[in-house]
Amino acid sequence: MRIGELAARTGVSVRALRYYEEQQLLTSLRSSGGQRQYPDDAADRVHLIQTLYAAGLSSKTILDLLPCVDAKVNTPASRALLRAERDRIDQRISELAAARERLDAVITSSESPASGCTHVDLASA
Amino acid sequence: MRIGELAARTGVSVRALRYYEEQQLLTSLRSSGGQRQYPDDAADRVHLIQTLYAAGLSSKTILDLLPCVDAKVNTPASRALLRAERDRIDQRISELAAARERLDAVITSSESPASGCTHVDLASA
DNA sequence: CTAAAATCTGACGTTGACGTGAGAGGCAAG
DNA sequence: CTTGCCTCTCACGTCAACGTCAGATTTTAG
Repeated sequence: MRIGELAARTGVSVRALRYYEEQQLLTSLRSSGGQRQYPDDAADRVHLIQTLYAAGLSSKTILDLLPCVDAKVNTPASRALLRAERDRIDQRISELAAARERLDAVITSSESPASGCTHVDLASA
Repeated sequence: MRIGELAARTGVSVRALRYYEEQQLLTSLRSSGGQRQYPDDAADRVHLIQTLYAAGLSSKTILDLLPCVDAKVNTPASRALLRAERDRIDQRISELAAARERLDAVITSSESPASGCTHVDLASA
């Protein structure tokens, strides 16, 4: 498949796909005319990349992790890398949970009828 | 207290504090010479701001939320805003959890002795 | 074969939360 | 008064993950 179809299948932009290749996260064969050709499973790889990006990992980090995920490399160092990133994600989740709790507390108190309804607009109701 | 001490207490840079003020997330009184003066509870506010930033919220969003958190405003619209942001955080946590699961699966399989240890270096051990 | 659509390679633009000087002024100590 | 540290206000620099525009080429449809 060509880049447009891969983009359509994965929901990421053509520009992003080229960027991934530039970052060496994704490879492609070229047609005689120089156009990128992807195998079907490229979509899976793109989804994986997206997942890792969504986890807040950088291109560099993903580049380091991909060989491990591909199981092409399995050394103590690579396992340590994987654990480190997993732990980083855990930490991030904790941060988010903390903020969520904070907001939730505010919400709960603001919705409680006993709360200090300083500025509630119930006038015309 | 002055800006340097607030920075030291909260662990954020002086530059960041000025930036917060520029974004109207933080206010200060001024000495006769033009230097910022903060009350003691400014540290709490900075921590709150940090928490919300850590949750991935933008300055603009935080600016919108702060009056709600301060309980100065409590309208249906403000409560909707709070809930929207909380839900956004929940969604983010889900994304992170997905990535975490992905990595964890890779880790588990790579640590299992039955795994395809394509390239394990146990040579000189 | 031709027009339209897709793709190519640069290369500059964008956004947010600050970093990093530059140059000038404020402030407690000796 | 002056030394030295803190603070002030511009204002440009940064970094990442793309967006976007330009001009040229390739591929597809008819």
